[in-house]
Amino acid sequence: MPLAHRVPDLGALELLLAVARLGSLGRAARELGITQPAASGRLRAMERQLGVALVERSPRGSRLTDAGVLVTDWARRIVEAAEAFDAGAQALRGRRDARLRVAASMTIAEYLLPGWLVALRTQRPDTAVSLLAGNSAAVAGRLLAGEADLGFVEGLDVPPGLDGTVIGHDRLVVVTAPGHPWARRGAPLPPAELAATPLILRERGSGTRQVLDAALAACDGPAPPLLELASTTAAKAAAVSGAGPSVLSELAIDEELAARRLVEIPVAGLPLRRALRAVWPTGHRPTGPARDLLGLTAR
Amino acid sequence: MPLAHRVPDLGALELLLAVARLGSLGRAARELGITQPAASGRLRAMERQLGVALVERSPRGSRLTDAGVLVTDWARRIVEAAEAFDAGAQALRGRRDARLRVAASMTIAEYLLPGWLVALRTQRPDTAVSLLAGNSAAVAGRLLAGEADLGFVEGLDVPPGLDGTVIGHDRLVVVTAPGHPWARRGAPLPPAELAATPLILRERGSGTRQVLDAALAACDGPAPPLLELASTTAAKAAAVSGAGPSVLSELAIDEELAARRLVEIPVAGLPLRRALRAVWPTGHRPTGPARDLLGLTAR
DNA sequence: CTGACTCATCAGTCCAGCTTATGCCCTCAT
DNA sequence: ATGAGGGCATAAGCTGGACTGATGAGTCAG
Repeated sequence: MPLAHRVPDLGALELLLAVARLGSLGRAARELGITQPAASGRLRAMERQLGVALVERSPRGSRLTDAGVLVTDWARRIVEAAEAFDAGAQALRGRRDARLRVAASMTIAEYLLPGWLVALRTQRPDTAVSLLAGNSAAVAGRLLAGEADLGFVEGLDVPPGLDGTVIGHDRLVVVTAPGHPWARRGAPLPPAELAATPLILRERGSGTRQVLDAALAACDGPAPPLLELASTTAAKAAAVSGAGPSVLSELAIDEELAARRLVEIPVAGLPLRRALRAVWPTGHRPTGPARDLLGLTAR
Repeated sequence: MPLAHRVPDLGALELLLAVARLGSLGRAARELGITQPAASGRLRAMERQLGVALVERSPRGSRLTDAGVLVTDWARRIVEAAEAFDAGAQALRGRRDARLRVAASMTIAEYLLPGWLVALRTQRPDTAVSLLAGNSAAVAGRLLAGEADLGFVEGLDVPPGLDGTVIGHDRLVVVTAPGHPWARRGAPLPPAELAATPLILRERGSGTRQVLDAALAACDGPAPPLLELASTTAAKAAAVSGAGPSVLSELAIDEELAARRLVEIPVAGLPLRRALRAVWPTGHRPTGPARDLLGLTAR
């Protein structure tokens, strides 16, 4: 049952990627700061665990087998997620010598920022980043109090006292489990039907909820929620389990859509896009690392 | 330097998710098959490693802190990638008692199948799946030889002797590193300019390459490649490093686009969509687990 | 033939994480 | 009030997995 016993640990996965990239156990071992026998043993243990040969060893080096190519790509997904975790965690530590302090809304902090921080680290490895996550008002407060250098918010407008630039868009998507009747409709859903149906929603006050309320106000607002949950993930889980339709950021559900655990329900002509903005106190254009981070997100 | 020392191992991440879900260290420990002190120690070690308190302990249970919510969501990404890895690896083992044998093209096997297999396992936990990855011809061969029950191919047509159904679409996307001149263009790229520019491509014979060759044939085919690489990942890495423009499946690059390691270059009116199809030998409609798997992918 | 690579094997050390046993705190029912 | 029960922390002891370091075998170039 526990996943950890069936999946190699992160060190082994990194080793596999290094072998794939460098073509040699020894070189991979050196790069990871372990000895060659350790790498040999570890790789062998991983192959035994998976029951598949991953690399062909030869006196001139090692190459991936066919299965190895596949496994390596799956492993890369895990390692990339781990890099994002690491980037986020480092930022969260909020070290005293922090030079770049970022404040971001929940959705951006969860799904976008870790990737940006990974990219920033390749440009400026020494920059220590600290991260605070909250709603738009909290982000604005931090910026105005001088406690953050750069903010990210999603929403319809720029909070007063701040300047900003649009760095992208986020679309709210109506989703259901694949078995739901809406998943079999031929035609797009009329907004009025969406507005009349009880949905699985985030709690009032979240950015997602605000946008939906505004968009459905013309059709007598959303109906009383079927469930009102405190986190995006909880709402996602409820929708996947078939509890009912939900409206979520497309950033949060790409994997569920790809795996068909959720399906998107088209809705006729409803403005469910919202801008993602980088923001800063009026007049204080970002400089230094904040400017670099901004450069990674907008162009 | 090694990532594994800065990111908690999978067991710890699973524990964190269980605590978040169940609201108690003891219950989480029981679910994972360890004792409560082990869970307590492990969680404490993780908090020490990250330098952040993740859960608030009280005599009535444990709740996530603000930082804990964020960390839990990043952890979930890792665990989901690990689940996909596990599903793929189990299929790869090709156990003797396998009941569902799947043959799939590389792109589908890498990026989509693991997710589907995770979903299938919730429906049919006992089904053992085996997986073979190859090009379209290899998939067709396996099916016609009775060595596979269900196939997945990407491409322009259905191989002879097979029936199939379209389960989705894949778009080929022109991408560059953010610093490339094309990334600053205002207008979409004319197809002729794309056709005249040396690109980073997969080797001839890959499905990706076939579609691109066909689409650019009208403009005198693609120019001789800048680099010709054996795997999608290698091409991706070359593009990210700024070696030049590349054309890749959108399935392979969503994370690079989100993190702005790559940017998409719009191209004016070029048919770079290709169908993803489930296929089976003519007359042998899928039944049993194959039918279930098909149900998860198409609707 | 020698040196420079590759990888595998063996023996020995060490530590991370587990279990068991215990204690404290809080709440709730008797 | 008092005990039962659930929550968590700490301490002591064990064990297995993973590392190092030394060594040997195979391949290739000079």
